[in-house]
Amino acid sequence: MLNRMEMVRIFCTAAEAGSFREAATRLGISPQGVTRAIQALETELGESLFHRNTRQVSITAFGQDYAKDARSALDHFDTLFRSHRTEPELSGRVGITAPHAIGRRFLIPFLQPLAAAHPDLQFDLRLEDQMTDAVEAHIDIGIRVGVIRDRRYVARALAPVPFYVVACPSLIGQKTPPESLDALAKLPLSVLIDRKNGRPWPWLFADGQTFAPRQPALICDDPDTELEATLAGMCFGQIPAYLAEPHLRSGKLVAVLADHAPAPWDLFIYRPQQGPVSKRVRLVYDHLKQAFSNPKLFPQGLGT
Amino acid sequence: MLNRMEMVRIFCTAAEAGSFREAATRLGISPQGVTRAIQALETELGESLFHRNTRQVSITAFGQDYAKDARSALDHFDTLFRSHRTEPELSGRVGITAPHAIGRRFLIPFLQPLAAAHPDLQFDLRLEDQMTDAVEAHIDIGIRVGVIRDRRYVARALAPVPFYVVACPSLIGQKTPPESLDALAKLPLSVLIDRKNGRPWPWLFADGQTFAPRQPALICDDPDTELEATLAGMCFGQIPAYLAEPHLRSGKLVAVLADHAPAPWDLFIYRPQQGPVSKRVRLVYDHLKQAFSNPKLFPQGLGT
DNA sequence: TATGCTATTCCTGAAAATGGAATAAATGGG
DNA sequence: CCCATTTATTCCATTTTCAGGAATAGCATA
Repeated sequence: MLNRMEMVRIFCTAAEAGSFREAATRLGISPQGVTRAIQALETELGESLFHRNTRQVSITAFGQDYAKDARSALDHFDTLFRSHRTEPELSGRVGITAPHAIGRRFLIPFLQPLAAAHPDLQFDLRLEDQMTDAVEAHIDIGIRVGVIRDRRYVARALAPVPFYVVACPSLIGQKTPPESLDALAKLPLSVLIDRKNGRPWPWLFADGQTFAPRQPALICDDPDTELEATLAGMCFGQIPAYLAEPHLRSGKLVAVLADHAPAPWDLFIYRPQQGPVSKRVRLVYDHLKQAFSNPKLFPQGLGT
Repeated sequence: MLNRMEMVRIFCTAAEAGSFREAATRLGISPQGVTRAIQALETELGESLFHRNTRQVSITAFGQDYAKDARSALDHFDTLFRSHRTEPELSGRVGITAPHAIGRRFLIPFLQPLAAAHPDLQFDLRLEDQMTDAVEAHIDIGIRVGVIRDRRYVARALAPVPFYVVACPSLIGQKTPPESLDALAKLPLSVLIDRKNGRPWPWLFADGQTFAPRQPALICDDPDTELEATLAGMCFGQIPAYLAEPHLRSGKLVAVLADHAPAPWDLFIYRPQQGPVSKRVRLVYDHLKQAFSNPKLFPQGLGT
């Protein structure tokens, strides 16, 4: 048996055409198909829709009534595909996730022109420093530093993210600026807690060397707070470029151990791969891609 | 790609269930099917309906909106099959065709009790002495004397229809009652015109013998008029039993040549075979079948 | 850390739909 | 008056599609 949808659709065409042959040509199918569909529908309904003879067909009184309802239901159903497919301009929700530090600094200025150009776009920002999937479930676009392992995301590296060991000039004046990794151990240091597992991130250096401070002067789980502490002269910290850059430029922070710098990480933009990408998401995605890639657009610089 | 109907139906279930697995069990299909349907629908729409990861799904804002419309369209569509299938009591049109002579005499009295019992039944009587298909196109039940050749009808013989050669007593008193077929030629006779081809029906006799009157006293195309003419003493006529019977009984007509009587024809009831038979048509069909078959129900007799 | 569960992809056997050829009957023209 | 043409229909073989089992990936929970 054919599926009900097609049965009804064929019936409606036949009712309008007045002949099975005409209906067949209109639908681009064979006349047998029309016969079959109508027969199936009649069996399903327990009522005849057409009176027939070998030469012509003529719609039943019942069929005429039925055609009205069928046409209406069919139209209703088709709007599910038509009116929803045509997006009436770019509008709707776009869920974006990013680490707090990046989101606060860059997302708003980057998105502002887009919001002005497309007032019906609704941005839903979920600033999280970790990739928690429960939250990401409502995410259309994500920004992360590091590697996107999940292959169900399509990810793209936008910019390198160097890490600097920094402190404020006054602290450096008090202590001896370190020349080697060993010298670090004697200085007040900060460590960042990985929210995922509650463990401290090790400091990273060239050639894959890592260093775990024994007695850190500061432990916290927020990079921005870590930055504040270094600015306040509390400690030395290993800070990503996008946080340190403006302060290095203004002289509020000074970088040390530059020749032990680790290989920079990457800033990634990503989005769920499965399913199609709507116009509005594509728009925001491309815009952010360009904004984060183009050094001229970074008011405060982002590495390199 | 699946058909749209199923796609939307599966999506609605998934939206309500909140999990593809649950949706699959509710629908009695496999989880793969749910995945496939949702993916197809998303491709069709150009929008994601669910945010997913390997472990769970979560409906999109767009998906939530869409589910409302989809559910509504689905319900609308399903009423096409539900509300139309359940016949709210026996009601609606029943098209019946019969020869004039039979229709006038029997159909109304036979149908009267049915009309009283089912006030919503609408009888559409089309009295025609020939099987013209253009008219029959709107016929649910037919009554005919003779053979139903068309195999797309299901026909059933109800009663034999003998033919009598009759005249009124006064005419028989004037002329010599015929003892053989040859004697007929000298008498005033009537012939009936076959409306189908405009030709006279030959008189029929035993062993397949036929007789075509050369100079008929009356030519007409209506059996009832032919009967009137014989009652008025205008001519001898070969009249079917259901017309002649009451007058034979009352003595207004007398039968002759009884030993040359042809094999009786049959009274048939028939209905279109294709498509299902609705309850109301079945009811009327069965009722008429019984009414025409049961001799006790014939107030005026119908042969044998 | 290990186990279980869920979504997903791939693949193969099974089911269904599709259209060609043939049949039946009615219409229209020579 | 008969024959060719047209239309609905049935039968059948081919092709397409569908459906679920097995396997994979990744998240969640104990």
